[in-house]
Amino acid sequence: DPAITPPVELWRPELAAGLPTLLDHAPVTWRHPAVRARWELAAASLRGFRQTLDAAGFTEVHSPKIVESVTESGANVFEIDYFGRSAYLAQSPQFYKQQLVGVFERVYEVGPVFRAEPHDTVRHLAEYVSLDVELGFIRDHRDVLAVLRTVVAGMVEGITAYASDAVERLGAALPVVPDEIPVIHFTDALKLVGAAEDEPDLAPEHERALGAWARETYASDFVAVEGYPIGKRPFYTHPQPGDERWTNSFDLLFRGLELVTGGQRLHRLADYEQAIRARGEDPAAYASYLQAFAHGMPPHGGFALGLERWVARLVRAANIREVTLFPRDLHRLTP
RNA sequence: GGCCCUGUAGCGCAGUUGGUUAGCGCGCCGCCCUGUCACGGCGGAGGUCGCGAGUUCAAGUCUCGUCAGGGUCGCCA
Repeated sequence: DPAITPPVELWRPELAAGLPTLLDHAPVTWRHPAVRARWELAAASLRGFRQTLDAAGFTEVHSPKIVESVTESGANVFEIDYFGRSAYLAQSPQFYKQQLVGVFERVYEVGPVFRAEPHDTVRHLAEYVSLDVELGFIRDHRDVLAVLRTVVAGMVEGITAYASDAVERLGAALPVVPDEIPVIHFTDALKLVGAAEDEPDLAPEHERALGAWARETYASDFVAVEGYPIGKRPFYTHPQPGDERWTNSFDLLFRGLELVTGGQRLHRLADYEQAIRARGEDPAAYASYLQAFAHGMPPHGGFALGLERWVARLVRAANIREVTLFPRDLHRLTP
């Protein structure tokens, strides 16, 4: 039998279809060259990501996606039935990649993470691909940021090497990664965007303003904000030496959108126990994770980059779902 | 979840101050033409105007409810 007519006119240079149509018919609409090109950028970025880290002595790892407990307190996770008891879909490989630094010293992972957060926005998914990196023997988060800079540059190189055709089809402007990514401290960032001094976090409009500022001041598509308040960061975050109100952590903004979160982690058992108790929790609940620290861990840190956000900003997509093969969100479970 | 906007043929849309058989482009079907390939000509099929109430002589067009989609904020990768 002949194939049935597709719901949209695939052979036209421009696909005239709205987002819901595109998503509802994803198995067919992805065939359009301009749509397909979006994932070709993702695939080429992944190759660049892996090549860069492989060359830098990292070991690729895979951690379990079914986990016993919640990584970060207060997080929204998907609960599943695991042979009759509760388990959760991993919302981050954080604990495992840290433990594996004790084994391999430098590790990375490409895998799905799951967030049951009721964030109905153009930049959130319930399942996305997280590019995770963690490395030992760092001085502080700036060393992590330097690795991140190399990785992002490698991803751009990957696109140039393996997906130049897709770039052309999309007319995408590839970012230039500066030799050194401009860094601004959280407190200075608040002043710069005119936010209140006691704001605990940057609002989306602030991030956009910082992106524009980096563009004008440094001609950079990237800007890192370091020193986020300790209360806004997970318990394993290393405080800023000398002023523990802040942390050795950072966010990397790419064209005004949060693309990466990273930083230095605690590495001493006593610090973990104190940090966990400070949040009103019992260290015993983290026993298996804390084993690694009990037996000694180097100073370490890492970051996590959202693949779909990367591609979304790359092609300036209005909605992250445009660059996700089969997006999962609050309302969508199919196709 | 709060607020804002939208919901008319497969797709993208138009439907004026509510008024007779709801239109357009592309697609689809048939015939013709044809080195055509984002062709051309003629003809044709296809819509309970998201759903349910209400107002009215009369509702796609007004009101309420409901469902769905989009945007934004909270939050985050």
